[in-house]
Amino acid sequence: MAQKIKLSTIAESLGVSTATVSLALRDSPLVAAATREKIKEQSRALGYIYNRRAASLRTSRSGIIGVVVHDIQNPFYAEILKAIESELDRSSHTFILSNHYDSVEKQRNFVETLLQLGGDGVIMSPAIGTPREDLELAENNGMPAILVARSVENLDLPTYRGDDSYGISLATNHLIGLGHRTIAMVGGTDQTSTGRDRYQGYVNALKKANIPVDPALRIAGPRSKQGGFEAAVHFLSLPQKPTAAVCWNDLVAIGFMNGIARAGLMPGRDISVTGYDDLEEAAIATPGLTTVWNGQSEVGRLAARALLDKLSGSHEPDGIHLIKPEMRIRQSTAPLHRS
Amino acid sequence: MAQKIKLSTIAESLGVSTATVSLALRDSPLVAAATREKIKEQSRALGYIYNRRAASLRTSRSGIIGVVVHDIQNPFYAEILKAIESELDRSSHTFILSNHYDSVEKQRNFVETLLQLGGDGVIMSPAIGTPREDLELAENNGMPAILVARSVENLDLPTYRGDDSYGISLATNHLIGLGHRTIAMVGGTDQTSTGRDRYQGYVNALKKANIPVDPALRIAGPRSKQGGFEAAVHFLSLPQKPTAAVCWNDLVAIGFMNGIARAGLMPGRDISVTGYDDLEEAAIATPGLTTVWNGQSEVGRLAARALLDKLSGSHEPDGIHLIKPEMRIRQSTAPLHRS
DNA sequence: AGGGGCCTTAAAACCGTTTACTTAAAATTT
DNA sequence: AAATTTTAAGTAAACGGTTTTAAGGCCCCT
Repeated sequence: MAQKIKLSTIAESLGVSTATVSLALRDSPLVAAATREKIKEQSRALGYIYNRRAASLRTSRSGIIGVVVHDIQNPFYAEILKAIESELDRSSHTFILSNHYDSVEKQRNFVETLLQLGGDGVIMSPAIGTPREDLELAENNGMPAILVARSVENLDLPTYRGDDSYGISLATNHLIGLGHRTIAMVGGTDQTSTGRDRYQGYVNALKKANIPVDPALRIAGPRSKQGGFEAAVHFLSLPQKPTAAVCWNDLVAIGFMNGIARAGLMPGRDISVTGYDDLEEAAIATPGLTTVWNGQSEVGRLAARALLDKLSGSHEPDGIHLIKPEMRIRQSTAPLHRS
Repeated sequence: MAQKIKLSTIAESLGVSTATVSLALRDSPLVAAATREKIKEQSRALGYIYNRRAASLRTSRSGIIGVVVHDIQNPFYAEILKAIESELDRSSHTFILSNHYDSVEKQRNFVETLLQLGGDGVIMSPAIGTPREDLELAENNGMPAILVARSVENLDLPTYRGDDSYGISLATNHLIGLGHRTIAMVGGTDQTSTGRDRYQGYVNALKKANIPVDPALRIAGPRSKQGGFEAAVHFLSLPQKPTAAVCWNDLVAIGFMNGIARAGLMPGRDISVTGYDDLEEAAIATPGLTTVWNGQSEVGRLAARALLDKLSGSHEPDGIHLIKPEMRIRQSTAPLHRS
């Protein structure tokens, strides 16, 4: 690195102006084809590196899009991210990822950093307890925001997520249809819209089947494999002896099945288990996990599209867009048999 | 957003110069304490947002650090990332993540984008087949690079990774010690240094125990749960009837155990299985997975530290730093018993 | 009273691109 | 051949900070 190569370096070496070089490199028809080629050639030869911060300072567009979710390692979000990525890739946007681990502060820091970098837009799955000011911060500074997977009350931002209430009722109905009557709900929290919706879907399905709702059958909290694993102990000690469990998501369900298996019972035969999300892993779990597809790929794709549309000026309607979940039946659920 | 608030906005509103504001906001002792406070107060009141690209244009430091690995969704890399993140967090650096999915092109694009953004440094786990020019590209443009998890031949970049050959021999020896003689190696590829090292470790351990090495016992390829799951079929059809499997990593091992279980056999009793990495998941798998801790957290921490040190001027020695793996024995391995 | 030193703030150059405006040359029209 | 249009390239002013250098005001000293 003898010295930084910049537009003017190329310009001088060729005896033209920097304006010409700038235009040529961006394929402007304002510069003659021959000159354009010569410039591009020279740029390559010198190993020129485009300085985005300078450009962005001038144009006030950075090509950066931020994405912040609870935990990118969580396969559910990972699948959303993958969809976002592939949608964004073809539009030459760079994206910056971050976890907030449900820390409002971490999330705010991220949004602020993004603003400092001149981010063009942000896609977020808001942390639990996000105050509206934090979300408005982005919008107020000219950085459009799109929400995924979770919504925030009283805030009119475009939101894409699965229809949780409907989805979980699919799973619950499936178990009821198999003859189960004592059905536990394992995992989840009331602190997110998702949590409330899912619990509501479970309650609704039971009520519709005239099954009394017993709050003791709700094991709230777990949202990870580890959590599901630990919940199994609690589950097996319940006096009501449930025969089935509707789990918060696939991770909880898989951990839960492992916990059940550790206790010498066989999930799918002794206890029926449903998951939620239909992660890739659900199909290869033992037994194969009956679950509900939550539309991750659609959520990601649509959210990215919506943001790109907004950036290019078209005004998408705000509000919540629900993706319809679908049932995926495998071996972890079976008809109730008396023991 | 009536109008963008910038340094000059604050300056004018207070009747001072932009220079004073700039210095005050960065706690320079050059500006009187009283003025400093007044300026900070006003900055907060107006909702000023620091423009990093402008600053970075002048200072040529961006505070951005890039990290590119094979797949951030892979828990092995996720654990490394977590360690990097926590190390970087306390130094007010923003980091940008990317997967390369072992595509050299995707990786090169990332490095180039990072250069355009003025990245201060990059931590990478190089894609299979990365040519040295691609790695030198970063260094040549003043962006120091640190390697993790994989090394590249004939290139003197600081590298942090586990001692694969030693680690896999730990696992192999453990199985040999339990009486196993026909031991398969499931997964991995010869195209990475890691792959070659692990296979070598396996071969060495067998040789030392005077067990003939049978190439047919190597099921090369799988590196994911799905891959491990599918490899189980192949494994069970081997004419040599192996009684144990040394798996490429925990993911392969878990998938493999699921595959074995699907066939009606019980991993840990009928077939002994070892993993590699000691992911969080290994402990809660059924049965608990015997595996080798690969030092992910150390790798991440040390790599981040090394980069930060380099950025602050101190000259760390280049070359490969090996982290010593450790055995973690659980229930997926058991003494050989004749059936 | 004049000058040296210190503290605080101001002025101005600079970072690398983009872009509106201008100019020069070439091509076309009359 | 002069006038006009088209095309190609150059000029210079932003963009929003940082940083070096200089200047103004005040106190203290001899």
